[in-house]
Amino acid sequence: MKKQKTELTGVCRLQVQGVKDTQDLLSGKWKTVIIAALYNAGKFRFMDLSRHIEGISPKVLSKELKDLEMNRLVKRTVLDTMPVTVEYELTPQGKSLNKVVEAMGEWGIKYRKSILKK
Amino acid sequence: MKKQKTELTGVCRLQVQGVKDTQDLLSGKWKTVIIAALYNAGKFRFMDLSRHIEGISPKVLSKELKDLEMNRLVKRTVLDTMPVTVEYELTPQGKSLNKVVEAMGEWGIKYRKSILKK
DNA sequence: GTAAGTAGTTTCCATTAAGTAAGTGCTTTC
DNA sequence: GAAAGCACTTACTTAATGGAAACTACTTAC
Repeated sequence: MKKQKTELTGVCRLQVQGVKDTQDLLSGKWKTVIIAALYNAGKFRFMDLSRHIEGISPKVLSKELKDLEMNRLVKRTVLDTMPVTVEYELTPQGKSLNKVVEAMGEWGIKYRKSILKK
Repeated sequence: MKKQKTELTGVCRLQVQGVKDTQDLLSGKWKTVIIAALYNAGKFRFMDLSRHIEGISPKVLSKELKDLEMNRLVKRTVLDTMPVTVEYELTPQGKSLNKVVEAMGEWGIKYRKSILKK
């Protein structure tokens, strides 16, 4: 008899790997929040995001947006208005994170309630 | 006329806040992976987790488990066997993260496939 | 008595993330 | 012509995270 209880099957390993991949892509304090904001707003300009996401500095916002753009989750569009404006929106790839965003949103709301009850 | 396009409604704000709360609780590289592993395994001993999650050091694993325990997502049980063994499992609160884990798992699997296709 | 297994802790170091503050280059408004 | 708004960038600093290696304390097996 071999030890079996400590082994996970292939399907589970795959899921754990998937979680790890997703986690790596969404690393840091802000990426999921940015995605959630864009998910709700559709499009946002830099200053809209900056104002909407409390506590984020322009430097960090800029860096996070670049990361997200590199991973093809966010699309950046420069409009040739005079003062230049830049729009950010989710790519289809980014929009496909909807289940993750919704699950995290719902869970967070419930968790907050359960804490306040005590 | 006021600017309206840059405003999110209350419900959306709530969701963004929820995402932020969840993100804060699951901060760092490893927490979601640990939760996914426990979600699949039911129970795991320290060394099981250590072996199963590739690349994590005992120090970091120990710290992450403590954080998760503090936030009541993971339960730690010491068994009075001789060599002492310790079991970790998700609390009901931790188990309620199932949608998040599943969504992240699925998305990660799809994302990986979409990258490989190119 | 030496090794190996369990469940960690400790120390030390490197990397990364994040925050502050100021600056840039452009334009419109006062 | 000064201020203010947009979209950033740069420089500097601090805080947080993460990793490697060794060590503790206990027990069983060889």
